[in-house]
Amino acid sequence: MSNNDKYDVLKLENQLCFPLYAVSKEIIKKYKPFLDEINLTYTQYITMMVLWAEKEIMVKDLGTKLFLDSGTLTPVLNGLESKGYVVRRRSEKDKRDMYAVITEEGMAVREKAVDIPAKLGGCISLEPEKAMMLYQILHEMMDNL
Amino acid sequence: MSNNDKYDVLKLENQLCFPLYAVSKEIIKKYKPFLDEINLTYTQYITMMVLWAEKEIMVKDLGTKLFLDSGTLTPVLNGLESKGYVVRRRSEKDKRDMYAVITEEGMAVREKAVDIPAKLGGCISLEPEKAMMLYQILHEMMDNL
DNA sequence: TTCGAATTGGTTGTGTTCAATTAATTGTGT
DNA sequence: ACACAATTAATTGAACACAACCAATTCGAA
Repeated sequence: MSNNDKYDVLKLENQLCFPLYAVSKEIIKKYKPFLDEINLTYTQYITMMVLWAEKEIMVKDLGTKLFLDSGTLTPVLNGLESKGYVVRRRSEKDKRDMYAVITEEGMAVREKAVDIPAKLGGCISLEPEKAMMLYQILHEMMDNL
Repeated sequence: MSNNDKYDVLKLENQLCFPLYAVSKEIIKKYKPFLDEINLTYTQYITMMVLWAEKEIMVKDLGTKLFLDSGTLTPVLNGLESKGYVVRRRSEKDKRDMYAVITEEGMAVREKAVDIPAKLGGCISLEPEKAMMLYQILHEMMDNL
């Protein structure tokens, strides 16, 4: 049989987090050529996904949805604002609240982004049942974290 | 039925990459308090995992195993070298090749790290069959990327 | 042999990502 | 009304992460 010792738990091939981390990064790399075409980074892209759906959202709620804090979101929104895709507006009711609001130009980008998911699917070979299983397990983990 | 349109593919909840990215980050955050105790970052930790097993490895091969390039690995190895856990040595045969070699002090850290996987398991509630399924799917994806 | 391509690690620049702190504002208890 | 806690975004600092480029070295074909 294979010899094993108490240090086996520290082997890279026995980790669950490492493949999660590696696969995540590699897939994001595959997005790059497609996102370059529409001049968005991956972080800007997932931010736009929320804005395409919500039109307007508080920065705090954006952070909750994306698992990002203001230290990440502030520069991302600066970038999107400088492109003219988003404007920020402070709430009148509560001046602490900052809203990100998508512009017409920002909505227009969705037309150019709509083909990206299909293009990316072509880069990743994964049987549908496995993709579904992966999706379900990851969402269960997200809910528990 | 639910109303849906061609933009549904751009919704955050229909993505496979996003939960991968989010769960990966959240788990790495859970490592932080345990890694702080032994004064390692996550990137240094996975680098040490390879070195604990291999003792000595070319920087190029380290990058292949960890899915990292020299732009990331060079500062990580600088940090580990300044802690005294690693030394670097150029190959005599081919002076382009750089080897990272673990020190006695580096090997000694393994004793303090050996409890971390179990501690982290306690932070993540995932049934064993799902963990196994996730492991298998991710490794299949790593092989295909 | 010699010149050009390929390999390897380092460097630089941009963009995250998070922890910790700060400033402004609002809520709460007395 | 007033002190104090809580909330929200922004800022700062450290560590990634990758693309693009560079210097040194080795390889390989004519």
